[in-house]
Amino acid sequence: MTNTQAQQKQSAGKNTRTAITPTREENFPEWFQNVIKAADLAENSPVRGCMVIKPYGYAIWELIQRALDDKIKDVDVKNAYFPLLIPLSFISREAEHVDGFAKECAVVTHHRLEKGPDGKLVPAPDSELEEPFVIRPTSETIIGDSMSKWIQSYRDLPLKLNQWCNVMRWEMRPRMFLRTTEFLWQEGHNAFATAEEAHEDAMKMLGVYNQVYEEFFAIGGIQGEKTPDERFPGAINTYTIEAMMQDGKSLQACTSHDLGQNFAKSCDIKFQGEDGQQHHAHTTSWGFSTRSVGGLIMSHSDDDGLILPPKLAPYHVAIIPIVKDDGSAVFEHCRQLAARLKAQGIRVHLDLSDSRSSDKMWSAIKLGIPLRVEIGQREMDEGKLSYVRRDLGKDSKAIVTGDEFCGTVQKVLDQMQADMLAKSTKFTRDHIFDMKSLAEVREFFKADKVGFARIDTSLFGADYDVLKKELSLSSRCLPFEDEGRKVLVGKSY
RNA sequence: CGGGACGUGGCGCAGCUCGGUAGCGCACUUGCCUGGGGGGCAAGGGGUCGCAGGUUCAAAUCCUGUCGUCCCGACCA
Repeated sequence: MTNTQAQQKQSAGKNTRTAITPTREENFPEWFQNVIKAADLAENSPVRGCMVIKPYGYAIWELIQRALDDKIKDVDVKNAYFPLLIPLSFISREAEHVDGFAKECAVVTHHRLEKGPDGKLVPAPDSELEEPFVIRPTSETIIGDSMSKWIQSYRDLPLKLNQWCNVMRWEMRPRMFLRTTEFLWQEGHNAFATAEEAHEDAMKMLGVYNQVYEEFFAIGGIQGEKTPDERFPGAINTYTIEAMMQDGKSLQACTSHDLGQNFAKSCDIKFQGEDGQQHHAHTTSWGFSTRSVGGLIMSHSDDDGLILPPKLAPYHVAIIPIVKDDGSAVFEHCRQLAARLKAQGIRVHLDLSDSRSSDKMWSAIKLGIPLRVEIGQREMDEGKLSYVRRDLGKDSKAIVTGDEFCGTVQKVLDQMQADMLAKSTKFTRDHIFDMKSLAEVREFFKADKVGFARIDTSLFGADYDVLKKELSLSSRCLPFEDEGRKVLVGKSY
């Protein structure tokens, strides 16, 4: 927070005070940082560009992993694990790949430390590695190496592998979740006998990602193909989901690449076909990272902090006893309610701490817990409780019986999940503007308007490149729905 | 990597121009009153001012260097 709470009170007044300052309107990037802090998701670490993902933030990631991992396994991909370190020579195998990655890799050059002249530990000169290793920025090359050994015959195909791991990319400008030096992700690597199968697979995996975004993240992004200048180095095609954040900027939410035979050739992934001849395989790779958590935050949260879609919420319901003096009876009542909800598969956060009730409420709000239940003595006596939906705020407060709540809670959560997706999708669609000329695009972004411009791909050319540079825009994607005739242009993270 | 801003108790900041050994709000502790969208009163605990040098009788304040953070840009498989 930039202001003290006292100042906030003065300037904002009690009724309009927000839990997060600045607001989205005032300063979106800073708001984003403060939502993360207020929800206790992550914090900076002593290592530049790296973050500590705190338990609550990691719990969200675990829910994401579970959802995505299930879907990946549903399409017959198997999980495996490959080394963190990749021989330098592997990275240089694929020419375009080298250009794309080499510069921003962390390199391991020694294998032992010793005390230097001043007593500090230094890499021992005689422990220098003959061939340095890079810390994986992505694993096409080392997985390709294994594939080349595992694949002999067309009967070994398709070979579909996935790994959950960390990678490092020495980015210039790190930002929490969105672009950290080290990040967590899954990377899938599939190999096929034919170009058609590989192409279909790249599309299929993008579809899997889209399902996860819609069903779990409640984010309705735009699926499409990357323009050649935005492609993964070494890919013949890159597919993406571009998600629009509340400030109108785009987040490349995941990618799925059709690598053609480029990596198969450089990694020597060959098989003997039914025709008895040797052929190079056709491969794909597809990745989904902790960046998605940044997208989750920027899509849904408001000026009071995080708002989580129920399916990715570590807690579905926060139960807050409202007590004075001896609250033991209400506490016990709340415990029973919590147990009952848990038995129904609801994830419950029961706040029996001795904080003041108003603090408990704000805490639940900032954590983005979808439903907040409040129970006081009076309600307990009447067998009732009140609850509020986080996305709708205090005006949505409803008072129902405990039985009714338990009977409908799943429906309420499902409704909230659906409403959030509808809202996200509508926001995105409402902020895509068809434009006929580059002049129109220039005017739009010069006026700091929010959203994407959708223009005809016939406008591509030198003028388009100048415009992009001038206003720091980029081609986000060629939406599938426009069948390659249109491109979305916008600012991005 | 270029431009800008910033690093002072857990958090947010003031003090620095005119050097004299640290202050405020929140949080925290204790007590009492309160208790359904951030309550009140009172008494307390906690920091040597990012780090390293330099100038000086004296440095949070001046100088040099360095590390880190944030924003904008470049970059971003």
